[in-house]
Amino acid sequence: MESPSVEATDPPARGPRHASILLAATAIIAERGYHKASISDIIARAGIARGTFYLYFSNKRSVFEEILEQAIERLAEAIRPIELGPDSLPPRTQLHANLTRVLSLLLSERALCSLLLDNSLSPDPEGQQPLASFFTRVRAMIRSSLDTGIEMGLLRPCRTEWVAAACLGAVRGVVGQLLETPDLPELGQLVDEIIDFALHGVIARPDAF
Amino acid sequence: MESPSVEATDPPARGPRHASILLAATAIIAERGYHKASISDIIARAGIARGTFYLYFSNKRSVFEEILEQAIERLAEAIRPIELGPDSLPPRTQLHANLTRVLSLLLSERALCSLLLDNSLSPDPEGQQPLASFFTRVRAMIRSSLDTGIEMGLLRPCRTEWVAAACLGAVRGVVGQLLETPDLPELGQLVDEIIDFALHGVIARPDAF
Amino acid sequence: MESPSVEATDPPARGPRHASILLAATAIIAERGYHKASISDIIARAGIARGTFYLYFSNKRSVFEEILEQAIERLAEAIRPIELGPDSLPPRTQLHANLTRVLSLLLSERALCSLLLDNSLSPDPEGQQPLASFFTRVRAMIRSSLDTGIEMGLLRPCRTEWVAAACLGAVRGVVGQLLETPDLPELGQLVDEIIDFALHGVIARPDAF
Amino acid sequence: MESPSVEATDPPARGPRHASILLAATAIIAERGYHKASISDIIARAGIARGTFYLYFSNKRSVFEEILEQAIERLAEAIRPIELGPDSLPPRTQLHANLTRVLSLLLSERALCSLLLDNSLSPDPEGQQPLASFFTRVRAMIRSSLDTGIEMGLLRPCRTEWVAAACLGAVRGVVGQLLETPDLPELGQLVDEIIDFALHGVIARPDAF
DNA sequence: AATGAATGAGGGTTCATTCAT
DNA sequence: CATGAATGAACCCTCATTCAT
Repeated sequence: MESPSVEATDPPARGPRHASILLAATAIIAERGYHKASISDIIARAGIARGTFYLYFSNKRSVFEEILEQAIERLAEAIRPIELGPDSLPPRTQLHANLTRVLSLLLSERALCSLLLDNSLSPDPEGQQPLASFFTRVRAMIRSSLDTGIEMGLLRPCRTEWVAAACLGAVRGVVGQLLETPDLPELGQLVDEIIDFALHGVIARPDAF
Repeated sequence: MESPSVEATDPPARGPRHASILLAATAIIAERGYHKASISDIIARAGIARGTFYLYFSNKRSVFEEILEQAIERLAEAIRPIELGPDSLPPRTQLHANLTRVLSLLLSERALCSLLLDNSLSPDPEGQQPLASFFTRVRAMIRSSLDTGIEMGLLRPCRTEWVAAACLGAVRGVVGQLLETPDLPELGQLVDEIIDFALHGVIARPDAF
Repeated sequence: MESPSVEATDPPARGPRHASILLAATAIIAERGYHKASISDIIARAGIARGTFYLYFSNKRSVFEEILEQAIERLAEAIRPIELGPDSLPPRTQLHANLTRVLSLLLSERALCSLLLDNSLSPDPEGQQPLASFFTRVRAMIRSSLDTGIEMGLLRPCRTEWVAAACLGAVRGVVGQLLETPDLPELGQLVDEIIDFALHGVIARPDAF
Repeated sequence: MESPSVEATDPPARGPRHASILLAATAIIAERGYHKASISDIIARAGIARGTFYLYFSNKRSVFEEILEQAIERLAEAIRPIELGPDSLPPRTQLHANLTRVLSLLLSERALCSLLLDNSLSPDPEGQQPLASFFTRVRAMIRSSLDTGIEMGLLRPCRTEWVAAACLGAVRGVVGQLLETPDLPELGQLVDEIIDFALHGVIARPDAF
């Protein structure tokens, strides 16, 4: 006997329509940017009537919040904490897997990227910014990994709050650039390059410079 | 060529009014954010009439584009190519000076930042994106520096088109984070940390990992 | 005549559903006022589906019209013509009974009042106004009573079409005021006061003034 | 030198437009009722563009509030307290003048009447009801007059809070009836009839009944 | 009979832009 | 040059009504 209220949500309902609106909205944001995406655009793309939109979402903001939450959730699933136990894979391997998952997710859905890379998302100052808080969370994860690495003597001491921001930024920078080119590179190489950069920097020998 | 005048601008002309509008618009952006800045806000702040605005700017976008261009120009001035001649300062010193200039400029004017970090400024696909092209330019500068460094054996060989993007991204990441906190850090340390990260990465010894 | 059925109503039929919708609508009016009462409110209260509503009523107006008609009917039942036969109760007693019935009906159901006192119920000029015609009927009854009273020498001659309107208005005025206060007065006193006013006016002695 | 800010009002401005919108809105209310009067109706009638409306009124409610306030003000001017000094005109004469002013004002502008007689005005429960409070004020004036009259022995003792409501209602009743007929009666007679009713009631002799 | 997802006209409001003065 | 009243397209949202199931 299946309970009919396994996943009862708010007034709006789920269903294929719900998904198609989400899809349409994501596409619209990708091509027009968040602030210019209008309900009219979305319903035109989804092929539904005006009122139907409000059957599934209580207002404009909530669609975008849901898209964002979905994206964040998928992204969060792709990022797994680095384990340092004796039976764990080497840290670099774990890091590589993480980055590969993240990048392949991002590059497979450009619309999603334009959402995640758009710093101007925060619709209103009054609303909290789920995107910003997501990045803060990721930054905190990176920082904590750095702190652990330093404690273990694997990494050099540094101001981890800044370096974590730099690491995250480096990834975003690369993703941002890739979005500008039509064809995608071989992901393994790219990830190696990013990791090498983050681990060793660009210098040739420690005493150069 | 018809007019001998130095610089043909928008339909309208230059003058003190032009500057005061630009100033007002910048202030409004700083206060209310780019997307909520309205013509009404700007003219109220500038103390001019509605129509006067359109005497100096052909539309709303053009004000922000001009502000952006100004910002880019100042930023571009702050970035000077690394010279590697025998009489030049050490590269790291030059890099340090560059980054310090850039960061102090950005952090001193948050309004400017919100424009620079906002990817969605020019949402019209038809219009060119001065911001994107600026970043492309900076990335190219970094890449060219990296290429030179590699040629000279100072830097290790790497895919410079990606590493350049990572370097730029790292800086943006740090700036982005600093904007979220009210108080600013000591700039010298911050810049050193960024440079150390970019040069040496985070690893403790070359053979660690 | 085609159908032998007792009463052809709206397209739909009668039944327990019909009554429960009427009940729900009355309750909603009482709670939220006529103009804010929505179909959604009503069906939620009645516990029926949206479409079901239109099985019993052709549109929103018709529910309220039916409620109004019911109210008018009950009100009409409460008003009985004054009999002046030798075996009848004294006119004042009959009048007193009438007014008491009317007021106790009105005051016991405020929802009903808000419909009855709201002149703007049927805003469509094309539709007849059952409320207005009801009041016209009541006014005619009062006037006819006045005429009879004058003929019999009980009442002073006057322009009965105006005085009837004044009498009816006086009652509505009192009801309207009572609706603004939460607690109800003793009805017998109130009715006496109204009757005294209508019969004797406010003057102390006939020759005062 | 005329000060340019003799009558600076809120954001919206005065002027012929302001008045014409007010006029249009009044007409629309008169013919469609308050709740069905839409901005579209009003601007169509006023012959202005949508945006122009909001140049003069901050929202829909404010137009109606202003209309109501104007009406109330004019009505309030028509009602003057009854003076009972030795040099004053006889009370009945003063009363007659008051009623004549009120009725001639009301009957000369039917649109105004439909506003004043519509009990359903109160646009929102949250907003205060200027109309209701006006009538409360008038009722208080009448009551105070009644109290004075009773003290002086001119009027018979009675529950003045109810009788005042009845008096006011009587007038509203007569006005309401007159609105249903196209042609207006001779005002002097009408007023006399109302006053006679309020003073002496309808009874023939004190001891009748 | 009963349902409820879908509809779309219409609501109030905003704001970049124009143009007669 | 400067003005600011006027514009109207576009915005988000509501809700009475319909119809395939």
